[in-house]
Amino acid sequence: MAEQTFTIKQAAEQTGISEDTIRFYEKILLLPRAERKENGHRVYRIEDIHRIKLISCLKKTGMPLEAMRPFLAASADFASAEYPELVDQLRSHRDNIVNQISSLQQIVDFVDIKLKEGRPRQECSDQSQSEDLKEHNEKEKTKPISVVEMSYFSAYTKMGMKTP
Amino acid sequence: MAEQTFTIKQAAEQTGISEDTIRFYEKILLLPRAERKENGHRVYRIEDIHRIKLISCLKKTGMPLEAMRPFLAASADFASAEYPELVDQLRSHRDNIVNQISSLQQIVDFVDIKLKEGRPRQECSDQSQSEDLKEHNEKEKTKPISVVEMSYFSAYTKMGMKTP
DNA sequence: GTTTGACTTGGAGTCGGCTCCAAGATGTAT
DNA sequence: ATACATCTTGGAGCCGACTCCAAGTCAAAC
Repeated sequence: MAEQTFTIKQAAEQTGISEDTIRFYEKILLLPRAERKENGHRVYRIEDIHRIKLISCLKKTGMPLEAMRPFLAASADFASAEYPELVDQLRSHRDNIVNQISSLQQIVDFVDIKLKEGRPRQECSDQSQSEDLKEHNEKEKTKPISVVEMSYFSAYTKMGMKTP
Repeated sequence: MAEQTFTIKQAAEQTGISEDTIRFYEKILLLPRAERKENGHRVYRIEDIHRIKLISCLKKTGMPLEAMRPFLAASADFASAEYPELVDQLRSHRDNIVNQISSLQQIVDFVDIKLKEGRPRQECSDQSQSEDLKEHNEKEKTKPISVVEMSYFSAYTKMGMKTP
């Protein structure tokens, strides 16, 4: 059987990314130029769908489109992942994400506490107030989040109410 | 001893949010109007710093400023967290974040795999391809990310190389 | 007393990421 | 053939979140 292909509409449906946005991604070269049929209509294959889903997934993590290029390169062209620069970028993105996860986890804890009306178990782990270790890294703007920032827990839950 | 206060510059330094941005947050009422000294200069207290840090923290999780209002309400005015609508909002944000975390965790796994040149252990848990359960919820735009989307793992690692 | 520095204000400009539109080509149904 | 749907293109417009600017105030330093 022939390889399954999709219209842009189907691609949009499958990925949850709008047709307009898919075209936009192509325009900015986040997606390779899609093949066209004789009439000029775009044709997508399953790999293209996967690529769009990858973008969607990264997008949901808050990654800016430009930052996705190395990831997409790594997926599309595995060999390129061996170029050290790319590996470094991946690594630092990884670090960012790990930090993001811990921020998110704290927000979840925070919300849970608010929802349950309980108190925080503690103050949340400290990690030194080295906000300004001044090796300002050009490529990465998202500073690691210092867990100390969550001290509003105590700040507010203390003045809260009904501590049982 | 008198309560410690801070200038906007100090607030900016402590929170990592620029002076301009702090003023901007005040302008859009994400922050309450700061008290002024006789000369009109803003004065911040430790609670204000905490609030700004909360915003910073939420921001790092990719939350839009508007979405933060309920969180800030919940921290600032604990009692208001008992209004059901607010609780619902908190709950759905919580859900979003949990989804985000799982997306992020997958990206981390993905990167780790790419970095280690290993294979994925599997396909990542399925969770049904119900992409379009059409109860499109007005308040929440970020669909839960379907882990299936990560199938590009196999798509690409298969065509990869040196499977040992 | 004028220069310096830290601030104030309102408003304009920028940037990323879409989102919408008009004009036009093609395909299929009646 | 005429309508309707589905696509194409380039470009304009929009929104969120800043970021920058000019003009002005005030206080202390020289």
